[in-house]
Amino acid sequence: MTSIRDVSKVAGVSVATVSRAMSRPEKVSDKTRKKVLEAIKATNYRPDVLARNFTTRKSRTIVVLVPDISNPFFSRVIRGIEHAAQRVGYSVLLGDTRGDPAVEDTYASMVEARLADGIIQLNGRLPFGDTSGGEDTGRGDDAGGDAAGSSDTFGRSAESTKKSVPLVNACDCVHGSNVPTIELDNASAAKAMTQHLLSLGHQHIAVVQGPVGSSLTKERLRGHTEALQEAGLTLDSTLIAEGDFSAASGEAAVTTLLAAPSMPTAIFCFNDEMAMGAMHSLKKSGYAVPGDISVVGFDDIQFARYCDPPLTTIRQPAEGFGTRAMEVLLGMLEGKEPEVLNQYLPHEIIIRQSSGPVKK
Amino acid sequence: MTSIRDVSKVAGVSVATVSRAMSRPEKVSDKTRKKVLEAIKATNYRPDVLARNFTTRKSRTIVVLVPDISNPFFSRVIRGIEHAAQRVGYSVLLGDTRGDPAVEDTYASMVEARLADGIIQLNGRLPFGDTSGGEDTGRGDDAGGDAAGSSDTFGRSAESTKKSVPLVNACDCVHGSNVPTIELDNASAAKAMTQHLLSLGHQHIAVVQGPVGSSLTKERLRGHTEALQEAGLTLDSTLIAEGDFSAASGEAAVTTLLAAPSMPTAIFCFNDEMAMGAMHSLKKSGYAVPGDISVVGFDDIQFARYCDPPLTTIRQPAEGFGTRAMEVLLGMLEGKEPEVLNQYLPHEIIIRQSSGPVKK
DNA sequence: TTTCAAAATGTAACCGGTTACATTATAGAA
DNA sequence: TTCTATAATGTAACCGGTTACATTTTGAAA
Repeated sequence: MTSIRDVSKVAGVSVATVSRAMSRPEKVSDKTRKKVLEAIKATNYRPDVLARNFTTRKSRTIVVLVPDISNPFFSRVIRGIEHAAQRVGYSVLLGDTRGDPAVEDTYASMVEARLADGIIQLNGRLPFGDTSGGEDTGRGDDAGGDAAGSSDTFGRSAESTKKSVPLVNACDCVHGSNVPTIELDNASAAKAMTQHLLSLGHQHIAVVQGPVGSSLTKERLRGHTEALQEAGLTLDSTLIAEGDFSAASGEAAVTTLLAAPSMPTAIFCFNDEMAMGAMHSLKKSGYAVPGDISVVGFDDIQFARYCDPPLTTIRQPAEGFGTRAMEVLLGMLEGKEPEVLNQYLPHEIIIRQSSGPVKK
Repeated sequence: MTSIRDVSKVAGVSVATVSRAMSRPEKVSDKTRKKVLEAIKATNYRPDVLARNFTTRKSRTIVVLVPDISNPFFSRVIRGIEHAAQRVGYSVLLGDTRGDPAVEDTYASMVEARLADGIIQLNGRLPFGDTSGGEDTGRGDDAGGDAAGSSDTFGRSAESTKKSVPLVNACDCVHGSNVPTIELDNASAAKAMTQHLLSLGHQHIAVVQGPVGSSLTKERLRGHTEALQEAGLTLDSTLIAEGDFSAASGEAAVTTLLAAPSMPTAIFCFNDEMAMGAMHSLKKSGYAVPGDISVVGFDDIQFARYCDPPLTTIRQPAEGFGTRAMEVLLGMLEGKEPEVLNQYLPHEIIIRQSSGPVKK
C-alpha cells in the first residue's frame, strides 16, 4: 500500500505539498502540481479514505432510516437519495429499522460515533434526543482567523449530553421540532382525491388509513374530512379502518368495511398496496370495481397502472423527496440553516379506471 | 468528545487496558474491568469508530451493488443482507449502479480505498478485474487539472496486482471465476414451470426473457428448452421476445409475440413485472387470461398474488439469498474459503389462476 | 520463604492522512 | 540593490484508537 509519504519521496516534495496538490490544487505551483500528479501515477497511489475520514472527522456518509426497504415507494425515495449522494461523492448507509426504535437508536449512535455525518429519516419518529441544531463541529475549514488557542479547549465542561445529529425528515414527518421536513401537502392531496370521489357522486366513502400514530395518516384524514365538510357531509367513523400500508391489511380492512352499517360506494386507501389488497378482496367477494365500489390509492407506485382496473391514485415525487432531502442535509452539514424548514413537494391526481360514478 | 485517554485517566489505568477491557474483556481482571466500565459510563465515552476503523484497517462495512433498488425482488434481497449485517454489527452501503459499469467501478474502488471490506453484487458483471483506476476518490470538486485520471485500460494495472476484493455474487451470477455465487438453479426452475404449462396442454409457449447477456436469462431459457425437448417439442425462435425485467417491456413484448406466425397459448415471462405488463397488454387487446392465453412469471413478488388473475410464478427465497450471501462474504472476510463455491437455494412453483388449460 | 511461569498492566509506537506554523523563494517597489 | 509582501513549500504535531513489547503482579510449587 503506497502512502502519501511514498508519493512525496518520489515527487521530491513534502507530504504537505502532496496533500495540498490533491485537495487545494490552486495552492501549489504548476510545476509542483505536475510533479506530484506524476508521482501519484507512478506509485499508483490511492488516498486511504479511512485515514482521511479519521483526520477530517467526517465520513462523507449518511444513513437512511427506512421502516421497510421492500416498500416500492420507499425504495424509490432511497434511489433518489442515493443518486444525489453519488453526485457529490457521498455514500449512503442503509438502515432498515423494521419500525424498531432500538434499531433506529443503533443507527443514530453511528452518527455520534462519527461513522456517518447525518441522517435522513423516512418516517418521523421521535427526534433523536435534542435536535437543538446550530453549533456544528468547530474545526471548520475556514482558513482565516484561527485564534491563538490552537489546541482544542472546547467546553467539555458539562455533560454535553445528546449531540444534535444533523437530521432531515422526509415523507412522513413529525412537526413542531426544528428538524427540516420534505413531504407532500398530505391534507390537500387527500382532499383533492376525496373531491374527485364526491364529484362522481359518492356519499359513503370509506377510508383505509395508515397507522393512527403517524402524522401522515392524520393529515390525510384531515384533508378527507375537510372535503367532506365542504360538501356538507360528515365523517362516518364506522367507515374508517386502520391498515399498516401492507396489501394484506387492505384486504383485511375491506371485510370490516363491508360489514359497516352504511355500505360504502368508494374506498380511499392511504397507499396503493392497501388499495390493491382492497380490490383483490372486493373482487373475491363478488363486487365489481369500479362498477359496485370505487377504489383509489395513494403514491402511484409502478404497479398501480398494471392493476385491473388500473388504479386511480395520487402521484408523489418519490425520487424528488430523496434528492431534496439529500440537498437539505448536505446544506446542514456545511453549516447552513435550511432557508425553508418545511418543504412541500407537489402531488398529482392520477385518474385511472378504478374510480367511477356511484352505482345507482 | 471524550477519548480513550480520558477514560483511562478516570479509571486510573492505561489506555491499553481500557482498549482491552472493551475488545477482549477476558484479558482483564474483574476488578479492573469493573473500574473501566464505570469510568466509561461516568465519562459518557463512545469509541470513535472512525479512529478504530483507521487503526484496524477494517470498516466493518460492505457494499451492495444492485442495478435497481426499486425492483421489489432486489429490495427483498437487500433486506436480507441488511438484517444479516445488523446481527453481526456490519453496515451496508447501498450502491445503485443503474447498470452503469462506471458506477460499479466507483464502488469497487471504495473497497480499495478501504471504505468497505467487501462487495455483494446482485447481478453478475465482469469481476472487477481492471482496478487500474487512479481515479480520485469522488470528492465533489475536482476543480480542473484532472490530468491524472481518465486513462484507463493501461497495462500498468497488471503489475499492480489485480487486488482481489472480497466479492460474492448473488441472484444473477457469472460462473467460471472463483467468485462465490448464491442463486437459484434457474434451469431447473424454468424447466419445472414449462412442464407445468405443458401439462396443461400448451404447445406454443412464448417466452419473454431478460437481457440476453445475463446468465440468468440463458439458464432459464436452457431449462425451458430442455422441458420442451423432453416433451418432443422444439423451441420456436419466433416465440422468444426480449425484455428488460420492467413491466413496460413485458407490455411491449406481447405485441411482438401476438404477431408471431404461430399464435402462443401461453407466455412465460422471466419475471413477475414483465408478466404483469404482459397480462395488462393482453387484456387490453381483448384476450382473457388464462381463458385465451396463460401467463406465468418468475420471482413471486409481493404483488403477484394481487394481480387479476393472481399470477402463477416461481417463488425465490429473496431474503435467503441476501442472508446467505452475507454469511459467505463474512466468512471470506475472516479468511475462510467458502466450502461450496456455487450455492443453489430452492425454488417453489406457485400455481395461481393466471395459468390454465389450453383453449381448444 | 523463594522461585518462576502466567496473568495483568503499562509504555509508546504506529496507522496515513491534514494543517498550523515556520521557513524559504519570488517578485514588485523603493 | 535592498526591502518587503506574498506565494510556495517544509516540518512536525495531531487525530484516537490498537497492539507489540516491556514491566509488574499474582499465585502456586518448590
